[in-house]
Amino acid sequence: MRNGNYNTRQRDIIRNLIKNKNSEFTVKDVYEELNKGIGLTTIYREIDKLVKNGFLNKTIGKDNITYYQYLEECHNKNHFFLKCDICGKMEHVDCDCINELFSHILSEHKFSPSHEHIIIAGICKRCNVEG
Amino acid sequence: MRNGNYNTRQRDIIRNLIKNKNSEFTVKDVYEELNKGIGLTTIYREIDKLVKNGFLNKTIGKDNITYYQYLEECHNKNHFFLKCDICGKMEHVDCDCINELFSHILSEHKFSPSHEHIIIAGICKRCNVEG
DNA sequence: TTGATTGCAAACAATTTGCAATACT
DNA sequence: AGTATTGCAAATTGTTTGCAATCAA
Repeated sequence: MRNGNYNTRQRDIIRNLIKNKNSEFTVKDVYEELNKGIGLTTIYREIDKLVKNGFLNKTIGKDNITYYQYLEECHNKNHFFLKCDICGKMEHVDCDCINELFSHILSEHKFSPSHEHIIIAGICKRCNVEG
Repeated sequence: MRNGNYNTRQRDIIRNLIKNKNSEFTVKDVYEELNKGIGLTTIYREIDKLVKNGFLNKTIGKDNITYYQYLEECHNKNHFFLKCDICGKMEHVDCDCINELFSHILSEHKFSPSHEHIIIAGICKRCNVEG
């Protein structure tokens, strides 16, 4: 993750926390995991930046709660995520199957799919067995 | 679209309006398009139901505005949407290419993708030419 | 020293809730 | 008649803004 302009203590702490998350979280989660040691406003501002720079995906649930998900940097064209609806975790996948679909959509449906942060939802191996 | 419990004037009006939308909208949009003739609370409640029943997709922008998108009922397994990032419109597609990808993901990656309301973002034919 | 960042308190905006009136079946 | 829905006003919650103090380069 590249930094903004200045390297501050707060920014480092927030980014480190977020970088290690492998499932969805809220602003409040971050605030509380830091024991309210960093101002809420600062967290909002930092998360906003990360969303704008594409490091975080922002979604809203039916419960009207805003969730964020960390997306590692990944420049491969054939990269995508598999997000489990049950445990919330995301798997990274590098596989040409996504490119095949996208080329098909481009040539047959004349639509140019965006390659950034493709997230496919469903149920992961583990949850499928356990559930 | 199936109804809730009672068939009221307000419910009909709201559902009819939404059913004819082919791009994203906000609660406010609906309220204003109805010339504030129906209470905001009622609109919130009705939209909530539609989200819960899967008729509407709810998203949140980087601008922190909540948008809704109408999703027609569609029971084909090979159905998906192409959503244009520029004009906001959604195209319906029925094509087996999505099934091929999903079978591949299931067999090769042991992940069971959800078939409901698959939305692929990108740029549509028209915007690609004009832009 | 210059410009960015922080965090409090206050402002703001979106959404939800209580409740009495009304409409539906 | 009995239950669901409506919509206002009020409450609540999440998010943003102004600003003075602090920090990074």
